[in-house]
Amino acid sequence: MADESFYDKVYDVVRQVPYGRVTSYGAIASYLGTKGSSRVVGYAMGASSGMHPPIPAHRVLNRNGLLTGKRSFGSATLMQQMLESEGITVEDDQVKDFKKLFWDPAEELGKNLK
DNA sequence: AAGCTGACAGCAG
DNA sequence: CCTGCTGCCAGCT
Repeated sequence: MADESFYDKVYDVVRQVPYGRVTSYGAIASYLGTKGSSRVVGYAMGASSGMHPPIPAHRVLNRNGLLTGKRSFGSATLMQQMLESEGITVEDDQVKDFKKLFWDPAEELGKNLK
């Protein structure tokens, strides 16, 4: 591996996010080793839009559990409905029980992959 | 090759 | 307590 660009790594992690589960940019960035590049993680998501393998970017939220990237989906309501469709409660563009639904790649993938 | 942009995060005022 | 600015890393023009 390692032939993939930083973006691909992000896509890989996001694609492994289980159904009805969410993660944050900092978690992914930290897992990739680029903790300070939380912006790059989110930027990768924006590039995932229109990609062949659909990236569940709607499961990626910010540190606050807020649907920050909803504008990149084209429709703010779309992202929220997608999350609700997975059983996630969203209110005021913020995920309820975010901490409970939080999916840590460093923990899930870390014990399985590495 | 250099500079700018960008779906965040953390610190300062 | 809330608002604003800078810092980070990688990709794109």
